[in-house]
Amino acid sequence: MSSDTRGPRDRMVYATAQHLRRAGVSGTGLRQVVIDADAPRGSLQHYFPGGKDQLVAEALDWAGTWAAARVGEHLSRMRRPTPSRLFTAVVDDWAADLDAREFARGCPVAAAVVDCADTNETVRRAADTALETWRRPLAEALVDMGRSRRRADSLSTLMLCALEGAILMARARRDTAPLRLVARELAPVLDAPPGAQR
Amino acid sequence: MSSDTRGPRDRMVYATAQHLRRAGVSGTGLRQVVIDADAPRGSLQHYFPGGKDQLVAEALDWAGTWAAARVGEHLSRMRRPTPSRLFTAVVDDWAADLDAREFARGCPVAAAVVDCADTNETVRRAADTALETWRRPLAEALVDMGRSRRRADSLSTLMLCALEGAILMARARRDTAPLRLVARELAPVLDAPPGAQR
DNA sequence: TGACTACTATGACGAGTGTCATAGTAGTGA
DNA sequence: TCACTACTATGACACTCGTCATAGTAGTCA
Repeated sequence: MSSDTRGPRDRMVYATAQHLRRAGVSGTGLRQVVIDADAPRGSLQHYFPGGKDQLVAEALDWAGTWAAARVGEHLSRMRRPTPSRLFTAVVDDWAADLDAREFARGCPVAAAVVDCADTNETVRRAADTALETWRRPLAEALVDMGRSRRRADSLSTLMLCALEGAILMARARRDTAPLRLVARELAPVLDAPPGAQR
Repeated sequence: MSSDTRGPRDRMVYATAQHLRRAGVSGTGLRQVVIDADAPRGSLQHYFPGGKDQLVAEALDWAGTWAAARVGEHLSRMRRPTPSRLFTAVVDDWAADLDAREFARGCPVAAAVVDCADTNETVRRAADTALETWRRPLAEALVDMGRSRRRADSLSTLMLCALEGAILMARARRDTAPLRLVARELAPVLDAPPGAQR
């Protein structure tokens, strides 16, 4: 995740995503992003003629893609994957991140939704597709585990809802317990045999 | 919920809470709050010498208390309350609100956490206690329904996590489906007979 | 060498921010 | 009438914000 090798453009997108996680959209200043990215300020209007909206949108896009890839990594590490094991892996990943950074950074998509859902349609759309980019590999994995398409869509959405909420509560309480809690409580729902539930 | 009868102080707190729901903490300007509240600007420093932090903290406090009272209202309307029925009532409440306001307003506590968890300890604490104020009546109700204290704490936390996440996703998608989904999926977990689960 | 493109540097603009200082008004109780 | 308190009015300060205009540099083709 070191950002030295990539070009300044990518570094700015990455720095924006990280800043979103800490302070939300309106709390993210472009000047600070440029500093964090160790990028030239003049490049902002060159690479992102669409202004802050474009930068934030690309940061969300990056975040969605990254999260999706992370799901793949978790899956590839599992001998016999089950829905609950997958969910637990994702949740544990977040718990470790929150712990390591002392709850400083949450989910950038959540930040975008909270700040912009009503005021900035560009960003809202980007957040929406980022969530979808993240959810899709979860659903695919569930299908591979024998769930129907419909069921996989439902369960993957449930996973993301519970995770986002748990991240939120964990940051409020400064305690990762909610994350572990949702992983434990959802296990029976997620692992219910394919035919048993609607 | 009309704000004409209350004093300017209360109106400012209320207006702040509503503004938080739309644009987050950093997106909430004090001058706009004053206008929305139809309050004198000079009263800001008089009633809230602690500045914006105090105002936001009180708004979160108000929101937590309001949400808790709402739980009570739902319960009082139920002949034979069950955990899943209670959760569904809360969720439906939110779905109706989101629909009515076209997804413009989310949860003020979520907004505070996302924007301030890392940068503003005062607000973070206020968000934490607001969540707790909200969760407590849920847990109490679950105890009344025969769940153990431990179990009630777990389930009430699960409810709030799923709800907060579903609100988030609903606003991103501009669709209340995630809310209805979590209510449906969590029902078996919530209604599992007291002794059946850990 | 010269034109052309990609990228960077920098200063400024106007608007908005939270906060504060200062002065004013209305009402109450002595 | 006087003092005192509660509350309001308003202008200013010192920022920060996103955006833009303009100029400059480096590199690449012809």
